[in-house]
Amino acid sequence: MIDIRLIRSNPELVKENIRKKFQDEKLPLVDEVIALDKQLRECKTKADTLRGQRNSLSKEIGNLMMQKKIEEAETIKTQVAEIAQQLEDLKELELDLPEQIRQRMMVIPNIIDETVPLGKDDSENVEVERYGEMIVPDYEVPYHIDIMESFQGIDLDSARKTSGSGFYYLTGDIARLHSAILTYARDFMIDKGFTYCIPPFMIRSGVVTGVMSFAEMENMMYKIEGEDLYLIGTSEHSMIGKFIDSITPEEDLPIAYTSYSPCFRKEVGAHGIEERGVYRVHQFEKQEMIVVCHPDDSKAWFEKFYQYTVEFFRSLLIPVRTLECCSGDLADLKVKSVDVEAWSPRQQKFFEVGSCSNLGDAQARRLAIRARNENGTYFPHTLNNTVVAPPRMLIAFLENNLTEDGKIRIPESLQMYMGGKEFIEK
RNA sequence: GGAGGGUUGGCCGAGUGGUUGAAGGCACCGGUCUUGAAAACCGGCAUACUGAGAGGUAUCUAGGGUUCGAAUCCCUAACCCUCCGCCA
Repeated sequence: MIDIRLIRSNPELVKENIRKKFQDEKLPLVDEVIALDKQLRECKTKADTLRGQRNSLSKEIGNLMMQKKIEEAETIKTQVAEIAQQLEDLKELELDLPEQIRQRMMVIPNIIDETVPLGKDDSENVEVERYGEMIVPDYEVPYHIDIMESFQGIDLDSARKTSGSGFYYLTGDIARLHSAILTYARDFMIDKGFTYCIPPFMIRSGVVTGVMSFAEMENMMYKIEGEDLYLIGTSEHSMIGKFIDSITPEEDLPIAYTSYSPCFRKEVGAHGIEERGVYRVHQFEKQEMIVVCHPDDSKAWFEKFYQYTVEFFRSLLIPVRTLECCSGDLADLKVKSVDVEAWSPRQQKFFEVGSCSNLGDAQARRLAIRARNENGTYFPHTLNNTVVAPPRMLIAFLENNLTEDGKIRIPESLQMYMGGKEFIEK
């Protein structure tokens, strides 16, 4: 959510930003907000004045009562009753207008960074850089499920029986590999200076509606029946929720966490669970990084963030590229976003394994996450990025580390988490 | 799950219907004093909206209600504590 003062002072800039994102249908919202905001302030001034009158008259009644001037007090009471009536009339407007404004503010997109490439949709995202050698073996690389099954590492049939599609049993060395990758990712991030955190895996509806839009909530979140609780779709939900409506002393910034959690997603919508395997699933585990930092530092954090993911994947011998999200494909809350994509030798193309986002102060403003220095409070910047989500990254891992004779190579960095093994063999 | 007690500013804590946005203390900041420091003394010290400003409004966990007026009374919820029950 952007600062309403920006809309008041520079509506053209906000409109230009909307055009850059090819959301021209939202242009009228800007003028609507300006009009509603003006109306609200007039309404508030009026109501505040009335309340001021009521407060001072009430005090007068108190004084008169103490002096036993009952009759005079009664006269003033009738005046207050009139004011109360007028306030009652204003009350509806006072509640309705902020809601009207908020609804519009929520969908007016954040001002994107000037470096974001212009483009309509994901087809116009821009490759930034490739890392590692994109090897295409001269033998056929099997589908990841087939690789896993050849090691008795996955059981989708049983999972369908117990839980439906989009779930999986991982077993044996493949399951161990999955957990080893997470544990390695945790230590990797701790070595980078991040604080490790295990957050709640369920959050209240108040937090859910804070951290995501209604549409996202419908399409992603699983609700616990009979409780005001939802399963998190990513640890970002609980990690950012941690800071809602709080004020952090500036000297405590930056706050850099690496969090682990299982993630639960309904995946209702465009794609659904249509691919066989573990590419898109209802339940997965993820190591995440988030930071709350001073506004001056967010650009530097952003670069560091996705570089950490690149470094992590490279240490597992997986070729990756970074892909910058173009203006039209950028979610409304984001200032800038880069996806990390891993190389698939089987498909001979890259696929998404992580997403790095700088939200500027929009998320902080929306959730009243504030920082304080000697000059007062301000909204810090928030960023989040995937370190690794093993089920999906296993696809890249297995395809890139499969040897011609059907073994799985364990890169040196991971060996200590796999009991010192250099290979997984059948 | 049952019974009771609680939730006040950065922290502790007073306050049970009327100049209380909130005593007092601690912490913090500025000043006096001092060679320097400590002590002592003086002053400042919540958040947000609004107004050119003086100021005004809102906020004592949250949301409703009673009242001319609520931190204070009533209802609901969340959380914390104690006891009982249950359970990894």
